[in-house]
Amino acid sequence: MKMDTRKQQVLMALITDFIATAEPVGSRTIARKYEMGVSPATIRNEMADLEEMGFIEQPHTSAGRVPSHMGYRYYVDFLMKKHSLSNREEEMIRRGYEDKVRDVGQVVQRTGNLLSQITSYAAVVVRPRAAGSFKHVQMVLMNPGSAMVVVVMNTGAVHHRIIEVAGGITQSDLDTISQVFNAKLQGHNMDSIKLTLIKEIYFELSKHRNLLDLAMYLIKDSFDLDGEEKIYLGGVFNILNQPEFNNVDKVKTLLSLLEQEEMFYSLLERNTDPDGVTVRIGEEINRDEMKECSMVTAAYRIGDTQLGTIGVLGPTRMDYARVVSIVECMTRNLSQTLEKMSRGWK
Amino acid sequence: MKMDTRKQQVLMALITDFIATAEPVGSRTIARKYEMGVSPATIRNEMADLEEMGFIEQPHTSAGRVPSHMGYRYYVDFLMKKHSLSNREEEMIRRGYEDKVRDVGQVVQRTGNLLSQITSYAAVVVRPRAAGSFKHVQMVLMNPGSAMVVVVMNTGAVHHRIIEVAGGITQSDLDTISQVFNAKLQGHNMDSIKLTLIKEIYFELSKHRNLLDLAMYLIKDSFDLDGEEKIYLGGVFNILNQPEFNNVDKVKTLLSLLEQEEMFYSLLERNTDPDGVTVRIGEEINRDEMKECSMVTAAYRIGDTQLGTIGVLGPTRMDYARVVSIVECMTRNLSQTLEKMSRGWK
DNA sequence: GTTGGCACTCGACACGTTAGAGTGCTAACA
DNA sequence: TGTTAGCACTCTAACGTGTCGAGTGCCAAC
Repeated sequence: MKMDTRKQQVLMALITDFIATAEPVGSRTIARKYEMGVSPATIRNEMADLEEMGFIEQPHTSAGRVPSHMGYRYYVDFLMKKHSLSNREEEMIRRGYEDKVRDVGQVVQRTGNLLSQITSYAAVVVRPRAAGSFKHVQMVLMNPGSAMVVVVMNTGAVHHRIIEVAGGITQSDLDTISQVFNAKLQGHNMDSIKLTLIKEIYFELSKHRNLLDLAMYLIKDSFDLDGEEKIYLGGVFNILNQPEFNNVDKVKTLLSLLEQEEMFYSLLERNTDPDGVTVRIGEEINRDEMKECSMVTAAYRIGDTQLGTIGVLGPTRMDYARVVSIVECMTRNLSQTLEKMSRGWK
Repeated sequence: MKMDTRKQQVLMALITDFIATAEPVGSRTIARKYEMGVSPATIRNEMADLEEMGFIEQPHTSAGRVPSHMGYRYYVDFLMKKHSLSNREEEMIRRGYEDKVRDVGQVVQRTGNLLSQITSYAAVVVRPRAAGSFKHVQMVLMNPGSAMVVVVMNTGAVHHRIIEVAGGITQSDLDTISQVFNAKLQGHNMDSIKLTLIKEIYFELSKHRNLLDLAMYLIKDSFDLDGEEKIYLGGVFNILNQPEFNNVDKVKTLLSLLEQEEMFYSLLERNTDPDGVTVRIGEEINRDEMKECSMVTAAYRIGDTQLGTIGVLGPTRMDYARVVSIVECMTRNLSQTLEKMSRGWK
């Protein structure tokens, strides 16, 4: 069977209506409300075809039809019309970035709040991992045997951790290492540090044999900031307003899943599309507990460096057209703001 | 009417049973299950008295009785027996602190996870605010006109923020200020910095007139870290397992409340009891949305400095005896661990 | 290819009935 | 005077029944 224009129209009408009402849609509703110019009986025939093709399904015999995941996918890929943001929405976004900000983390978090408020779904934001380039390192001896390492990145991110050091190490030893590191590493990103610069540092510190071990350890361990991603989740309660979550069990499984931060890394990592918005529908998320949810995600960046991902999590019945536009717009705004913040920090 | 021993026994039995079953408790259940040695009819008389006194109430005419907030309060204050932790629980707590840790924030967060796992309720943890004493400051010029200020505290906490500086300020200017600050401020806490040391710094920097403004601004603004508390919430979905939350509306109001972090500051601030555990029941939280919840909280500290608060949030029908013991035990362990971490960092 | 008509299915809802749990009261008992 | 058994009463939860309406599939007619 082939998809023709009228089938597309019917599918479009059905999905639009279902997104708005959350109720199974019957043939008469489509015929009447969407002015198809044909009778309900004709629509019924088309719907039977669409069902056979797998785009819609019937919850039970005497109910209307509901889009299947495949139906949503077809809608997102081919039917969906671009939604332009209302003035109110534009205004909200613009004002969200007006306030003065202290650091990158704050901007990103505020983005999450805004995103969940505007869309009325949950927002997921992955904060910058160890992206950007090295700006400064400072080591502070906390007590004999342990020191605080603080690394400042050009993105404005600050990482810190406590490490053990040999008992004999003094603050001035730490200063020596810091100086060498700051001189050699500034402007390099973490990957190139590991590969090319170790030899130079080795040479530089050769007159301080006792510090070499510590310096190498630092590069190997403390600068390995991969574990530092931070997930921010906002507006989860929004999602509970959706009628598909009026069942406590569903809420429970969803929430217990959302508390496992690690899950999101694998989920969002697969967001390979380097620019543009990715839509993942129901089963495509590959998580049984989320087969009734969809995610709309996009990456944000400073210049060419991808910093992290923002996204919206809602029921499969979400208003894709609107959400995609909003995510697009917010990613643009966020990237711009970050760029503005970082201009010159290189 | 006066509270006598048998009334206490009845109240005790009723609360114990209600905590276990979440069902209104009838006279027969108490007489039979708790071997009171009297008939249900007698229990009925006692229950009528207890109701008149306000300790228990009846959801509807032909149901058993349920503890009132006043009843819980009496139970917590006078009746509750100390619950000793099972080996399994002790073991879990002990092992939670075994792993090596990188910084204070991590320990505190892990405590929250553990707390919610063991109790099966939600855990609330307020991370250290600007407690402890000043250890080190470092300023990094990010670009002409803006600088990163990083402050390290003796508690192992690291605060950072970006500030605007005059265009002419160079990295070596920043280093000058840092040096003065580090020399003068080390070991002082934030409060005494504001009061006593400004003059000394003023004097010290008088030969660098151009830096004075910046230095004063730093003290006034960047060291004012009050906004830096961080709430950690864990195991919220646990609370949904409680039968009192099998209603989606209740879940929604609770969740939307929990997303407002600010609320917790005022809630936990009033935890005036400097050591020991505070129990706040239902309406005592002073939040209409939480009148069916109770909180068990306690402060944790390094030495004499109170750093923050940990707590458990559950339904009023929570197992107070058990939760109080667990919170007590975890606070002790947490304080010890932090103390161990910080030994010598002064 | 389109349409109207008709029989059929199924869930939602309202209603009445029943079973069971628990109470309050009263009268008898120690 | 405190305790107990018995009894009538109340209320909820659960179940079964009947009705209504929405929606379908199919068929014959246009």
